[in-house]
Amino acid sequence: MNAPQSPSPQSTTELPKAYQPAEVEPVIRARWEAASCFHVESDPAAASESKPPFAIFIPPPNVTAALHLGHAFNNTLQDLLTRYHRMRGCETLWMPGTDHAGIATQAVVEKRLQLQGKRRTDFTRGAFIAKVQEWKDEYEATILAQLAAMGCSCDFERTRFTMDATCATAVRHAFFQLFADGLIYRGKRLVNWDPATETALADDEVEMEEVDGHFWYLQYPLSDGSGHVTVATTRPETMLGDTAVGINPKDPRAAALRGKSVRLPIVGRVIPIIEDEYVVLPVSLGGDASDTKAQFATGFLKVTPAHDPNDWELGIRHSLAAINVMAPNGAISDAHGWTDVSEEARAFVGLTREAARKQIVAWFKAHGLLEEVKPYRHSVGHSYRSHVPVEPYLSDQWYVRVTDDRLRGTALRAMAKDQVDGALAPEHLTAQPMDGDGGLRFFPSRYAKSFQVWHEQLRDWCISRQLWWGHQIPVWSLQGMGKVLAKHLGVLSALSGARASVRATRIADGSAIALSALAASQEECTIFVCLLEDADAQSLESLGFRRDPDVLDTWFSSALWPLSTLGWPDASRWDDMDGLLDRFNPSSVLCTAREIITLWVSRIVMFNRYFLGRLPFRHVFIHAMIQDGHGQKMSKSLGNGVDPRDIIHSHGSDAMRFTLVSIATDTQDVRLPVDMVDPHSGESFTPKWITTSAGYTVADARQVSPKMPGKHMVSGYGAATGAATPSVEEPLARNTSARFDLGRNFANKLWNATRFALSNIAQASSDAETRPLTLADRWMLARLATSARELDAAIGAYEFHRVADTLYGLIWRDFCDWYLECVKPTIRQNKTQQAVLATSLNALVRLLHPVCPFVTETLWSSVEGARDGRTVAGVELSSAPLAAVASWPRFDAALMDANAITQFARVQSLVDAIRTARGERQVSPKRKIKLFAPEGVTALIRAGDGVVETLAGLASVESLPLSRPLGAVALPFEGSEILLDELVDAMDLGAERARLAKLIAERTKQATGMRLKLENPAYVAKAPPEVVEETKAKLASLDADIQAAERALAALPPE
RNA sequence: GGGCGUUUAGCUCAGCGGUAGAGCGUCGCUUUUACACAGCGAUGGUCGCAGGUUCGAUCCCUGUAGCGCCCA
Repeated sequence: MNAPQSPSPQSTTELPKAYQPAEVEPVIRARWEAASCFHVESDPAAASESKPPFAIFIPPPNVTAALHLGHAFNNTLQDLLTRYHRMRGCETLWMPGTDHAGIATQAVVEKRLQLQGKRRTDFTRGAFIAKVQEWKDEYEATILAQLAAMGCSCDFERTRFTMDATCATAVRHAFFQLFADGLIYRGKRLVNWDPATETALADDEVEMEEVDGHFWYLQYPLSDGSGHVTVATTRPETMLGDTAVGINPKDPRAAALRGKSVRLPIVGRVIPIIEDEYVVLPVSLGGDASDTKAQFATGFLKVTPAHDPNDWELGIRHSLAAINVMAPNGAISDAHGWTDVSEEARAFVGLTREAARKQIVAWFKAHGLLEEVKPYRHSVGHSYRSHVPVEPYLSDQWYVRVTDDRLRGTALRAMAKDQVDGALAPEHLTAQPMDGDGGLRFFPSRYAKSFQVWHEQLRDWCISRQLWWGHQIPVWSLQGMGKVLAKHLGVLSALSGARASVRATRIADGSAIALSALAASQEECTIFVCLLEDADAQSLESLGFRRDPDVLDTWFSSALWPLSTLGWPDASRWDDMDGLLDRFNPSSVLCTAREIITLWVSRIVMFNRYFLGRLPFRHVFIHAMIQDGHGQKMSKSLGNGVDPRDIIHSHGSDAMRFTLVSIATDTQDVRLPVDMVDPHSGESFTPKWITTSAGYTVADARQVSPKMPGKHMVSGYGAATGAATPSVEEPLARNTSARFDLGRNFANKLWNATRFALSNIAQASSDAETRPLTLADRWMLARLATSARELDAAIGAYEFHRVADTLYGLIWRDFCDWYLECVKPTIRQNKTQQAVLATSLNALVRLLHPVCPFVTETLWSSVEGARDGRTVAGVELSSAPLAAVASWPRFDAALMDANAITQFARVQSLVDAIRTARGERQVSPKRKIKLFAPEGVTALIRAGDGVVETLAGLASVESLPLSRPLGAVALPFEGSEILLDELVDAMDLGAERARLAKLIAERTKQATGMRLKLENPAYVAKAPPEVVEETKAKLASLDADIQAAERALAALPPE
C-alpha cells in the first residue's frame, strides 16, 4: 500500500446539502485505486504479521452478457464480507474474474453471425475464435466496469479469465493428471444431444418442459405371420432403429410369444421379442392404475437402444445391437451406423426428425398398421441454449469418472457431520481420511441436502463439447490395426511419462488393450495420447495422430477456479503469485445461488480435494435469487434483467447495495418490482405489461412516454427479443425501482446527520466544559456497542438483512431521531458530549462502510478530522487514511450499560406519550406545554438531563398539584397519571371523554386476557415462573392505567 | 413422481411458542437553519385453510389448497 495520506480536515461548508452519489463515486474509486488497498502482496513476508487470511473467489460471471441485479446482489454480499474482514484486520483477498461460458458465448456470437447470413463453418476455427474473443473482450470489460461501479473491493490486479494462460495451464495439468490416473475415459454413450448446435449437453444443461404430444399405437407383424403386437410410442420416427420388442415376463401373453420375433415395418428387419421387468404392464393386465404410462401402455415396448436411454440399458442387458438412424443434425441418416436400409426405408433418409415423424405415422396409417392415436402431455428435455428438444444420441465422448470414491467420496466426506442427512453409504467412505473431512458447511443449512443428494445420485460427467470456444481437449489419437500402431510405441516412449500419457482401446467395443499386447493384435484399435505440452504435438502429428477437435465443458475450468487463479500447479511460472495458494486456499466462503450447487460447488470441492487434498472453501453461502415484480427469474432472453448501472444512475451505488443487503433474507427468492425511466422526461413510471405466448409478463417492446405522449422508447424485452430497436428517437429505457429509495434516503440521512454533527463540533463554544456523561450519551454508546455485537453475529451467520436492519435502527432511529435531537441544546457547551458525538459518528461510519463504502469514504476525512483529540474511554478507533482500511470499532463490554438502555427506553415512552397527545390534537411544535407528574416521573425527567423537555416540547415540569388545573389533559403513564397543561386553548370535552373511554376499553380488554390467564390454574402451575410474574406485572400496570384514566374521566367537568 | 421453499398490513418483506413488526403507500400536522431523499402523529392484519400437540400456536406436528424453484 502507498504511504498513508493524512486526512485533510474539510470544513463542513464543503459538504453539499444532499448526498450526490454520481459526483462522488468516481472520485472515491480513484482514491482506492491510487492507494492500491485491495491488493494483496504475493511476498510471503507480507503475511508475516500473523494476520488471519480471508479469501473469497468470485463466482466468475459469464462473458455472455452484462451483469444484472442478481449479480449485483451476489457481489454486494461478497464485498460486504470482504470489507468487513479487511476492517477486522484479516489479510483479505477477493479474487475477481470471468468465465468463458463455452456454449452460451459461442451461441451468442453465432446468432450475431446468422444475422449477417453467415455460419461458424464459413470461418476457420482460429478466425471464429478470434470473433468470440472480441465479444469476450467487450463483455469482460463491461463486467469489470460494473463490478468497479458497484464498489467491489476485488484485487483487480489479479483479475483472471478461465481461458487465460494461467487458467489454461491449470486446466491442462488437471486433465493430464486425471487422464493418467484413469479418471478420464472415452465412452460410447447416449448423450443429451442438441441437434441445433450439434453438441452434447450435460444433464444439467437440459431443461424439462411440458409438451403436448401423442401416443401412437403401431402394429408390428410377427415374423411367422401368426399375428401382430402393438407398441405404444411417443417417438415413432425412431422405429427405424428398433432392435427388439419388449414384454414384461409377468404379462400373461409372454409365454406364447417366447422365442418369437417381429418383422419391423418399413425396414424389414427381423427383431426378437425379449422379456424384461422394465416393460410397463398396462392397467388392464395388472399395471399400476396411478401410473400414467400404465394407462397408455399396451404391454409391448419398442426397443431402440441408440435413441433412448432406457432402451440403451435394455440393450446392454439383452445384448441388442444399437442402430443409430440419425445424423448429428437430427435428420434421418444412413451414414452413422444404419446399414440395413431397405428400399422402402430409403424414402425417409434425409428427412428432419419432425418430418420423419409425420411421414412414418402416415406410412403406418396408409398400411393399416396405425391402430390408434391418443393425446399425451409429457415432459421433454430441451436444450437450455437452443431450446430445441434434446435428442438422446449415441456418440463418443470423454467422461470424468466422478463416481469414483476419489472424487464423489471426497466431496461427500467434506460435508460437516451435522449437516449430513442420515449416514453416508459405505462405498463413499473407502478412501483414507483426508484433511478437511467434515469441514464444509452450508448456510442456510438446508442446502447441504441438495449437495448430498446430488452426489449420491451422481453419474459420470460428460466433459466433451462439440464446440470451438473453450479449452480444446489435449488428446491426440490414431486408429489402425494393433500391430501397425505398435510401431509407433517407440516414439511415444521417448516422451517421458511426465509429459505424455498413452492408452489404447479396441474399436469394436471400446475395451482397453494393454500397450504390450498391441504388437500381437490383429484388431482395429485406437491409441490415445494425452500431452501435457503442445510442444510435443508435432512429433505425434507427423505420425498421423490428430488432436481431438472437441473442447471441455466450461465447468471443467470453473471447477479449478480456486486453484487456477492462484497459479496452481506451479505459481513460480507467473508473476506475483508465490505463496498465494498456501495462504488463500482453502478460502473462507463461496457466495453463490442455489442453481450452482450441483454445477459448480460440487465440482470445485471434488477437484480441489483431488488435486490439492484440501477444501476449496469452508463455507458455502447460498443467497436468494432475485426475481422481477411478477415472480419471474431475471433472464437475458426475456430482457427483464436490470443493469445495476441503471440503479446506480437513478439511486447511487450505496443505495443499491444497502437495499440489496436489506432484502437478503434466507428465503429462496426475492421479488423486486421494476419500473422504467422515461428517457425523454427522466421520470420513472410503471411500464405497460404484456403477456408473451409462453406466458411471461414483460414490459411491452415499445412504450409511450407518460409525460410526452408523442414520444416512445424501447424496453429491455424489446431490445432482447429484437421486437424493437433502440434509436436516437426511441432510446432504450433504463430501469429503476422504488425499492432502492430506501437505500438512497438512508445514505442521504447519514450525509445530513454528519453535516449537522460536524458543524456543531466545529462551532463549539470557546467556554465549553467537560461534564459527566448524560443519560443520552451513555445510551448512545451502549447502543453502538450492542449494535456492533449484533453486526458481528449477523455477518458471522450470513444473515445479511439483520445487518441492514441493525444499521438502519442504529443510524436513523437511534442516532438521528434520538441522540442528535437530545444533544441539540447542549452540544456546543459540553466538551464531553462533543467527544461522544465525534466518537459515535466515527464508529457509525466504520460500521456502515462494508455496506455503503462510497458515502462513508466520502465523509471519512471530515469525520476522522472531527474526532481529533476527542475520544471516549472504552471505544477503540485506530486512525486510518481511508475508511476502506480503517479498523472495525471495538467497544469495551462496560459500555453496554443496561441501566442506561432501560432508563432511556422509559424516557422514550414518556416522550412518545406526550407527542401522541400533541399529535392527536394537532398542537404546533412551537407551542410549549406544562407537565405535572408524580415524583417517579419527575425523577426520570431529571435523570434525562433535559431530554424530555426538549423532545416533548415542555416549558416546565412540576409535581402534581393538589387540584387538577382546568383544561389539563390527563394521560396514564407507567400506571400513574400525568397532566399536560396549556396543551390546547379550549378542551373538546366530548373528544376527551371519547379518548379516555377508548383507552379504558382497550386496556380493559388486554387486562381481561391477562386475568383469565392468571385464573387458569394450569397456566400458573405449568408456565415458567418468570412468564407468570411478567403477566402479573403487566396486569398491575394495566389496572393502574385504567384507574388513572377513570380518575381523569371523572375529573372532567360536566358538559 | 421426488425434494426444497413460500402463503403475515394496499405493496415488498421481518418475526417463528407468551394474543403481531419494518420500509414503502395512505391520511393528518410541520417548510422549526442536518435532512421534504425530512420530522411528528395516525390509519391499517381473525398471520392461506382444517385438525392436532401445549397452560398457551403466526410460530411445533399432521392434513389440505394456492404459488415458486430444483431434480426425475
